[in-house]
Amino acid sequence: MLATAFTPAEGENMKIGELAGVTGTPVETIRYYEREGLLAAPARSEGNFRIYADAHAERLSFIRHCRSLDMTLAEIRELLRFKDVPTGNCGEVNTLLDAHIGHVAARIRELRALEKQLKSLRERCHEAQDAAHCGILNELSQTSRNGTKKAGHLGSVHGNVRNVMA
Amino acid sequence: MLATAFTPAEGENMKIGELAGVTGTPVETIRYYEREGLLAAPARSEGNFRIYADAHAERLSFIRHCRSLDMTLAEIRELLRFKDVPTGNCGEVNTLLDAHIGHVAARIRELRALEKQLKSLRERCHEAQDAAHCGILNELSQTSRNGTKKAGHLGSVHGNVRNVMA
DNA sequence: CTTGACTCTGTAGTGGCTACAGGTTGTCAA
DNA sequence: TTGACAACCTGTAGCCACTACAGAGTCAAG
Repeated sequence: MLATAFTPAEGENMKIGELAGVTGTPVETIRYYEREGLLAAPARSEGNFRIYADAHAERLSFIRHCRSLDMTLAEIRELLRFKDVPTGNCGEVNTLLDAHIGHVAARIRELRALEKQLKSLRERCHEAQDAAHCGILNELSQTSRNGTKKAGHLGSVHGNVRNVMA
Repeated sequence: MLATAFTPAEGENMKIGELAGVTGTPVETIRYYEREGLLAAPARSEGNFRIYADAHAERLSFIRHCRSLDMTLAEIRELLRFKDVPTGNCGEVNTLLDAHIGHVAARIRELRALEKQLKSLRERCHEAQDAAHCGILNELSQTSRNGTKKAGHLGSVHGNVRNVMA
């Protein structure tokens, strides 16, 4: 209380840019989480700016930490639910996490198989020749009936997740 | 020519459903590839149905094979360009493939690090207790400043790619 | 009083499909 | 002949987790 002008970092009354800096989250993403109901709508200043308290920073950190562990927002929503009911039993947290670890392990297995296939494909052409005789292009034209990439809800090698980095 | 009613599978004059069956590709996806310019628009029947020849099936197989290797449509577009110019040099094919192998390897490394983090997190809570004391939830609330998940254009564990399977 | 950094809302785009809605065409049996 | 039904057509919206604007408002410093 009575925090007025100072405390520029991690103070009680942050504007969105400061929260962004403190948590390493783009401003747009914070507003997105609010729209999605992951982060409660904060108080507003006279000029309609969002004013965040430490509790918001904490919750946002939780969310970002989970995201850095590649959990979906749905999974995070679930975890937040458990977090918000402290009397509840955390067995389901374990279950959720185990399931997530399973997803990651499955994706690693898939990617390893993929890597093997790609390397074997690469073996088919070692030097640059004319494309008509390129073993790689010819091999790719074969109608192979191998059912890789079943379902697993895992994600492509090339990514949607750009960078959290900061 | 003079193929009339018979040749139900892999004949010269397929309708979209048959092409879908032959290549294991959903009908909607075939139309999508056409819109995207990956697959040439085929001839049309009197009743405006798409009529495909074997060349289309071959090209679609190529595309699907590449997709099963988790290449992006942009990468596939490039490969098709090389394929369409048979006099061209395939050195760039090698380059593209090497880059793609690099992406996969990088993603595997990332996921292994992720798996390790998740397992260590899981260690924090072995039995179901009340959520307020759950080591996992508490750990996730920590503001850790580790910059996993840089960029790499790799993809989440949970996936956009549903299933190609058939 | 002006500049410029920050904030606001709302909307559109990303990739690679998928899932409709609402219509047309083709095929077969009764 | 009719009537049912599958397969086809176009067009549009939705998925996920953001990202990137446009166009307007707010605020502190010089």
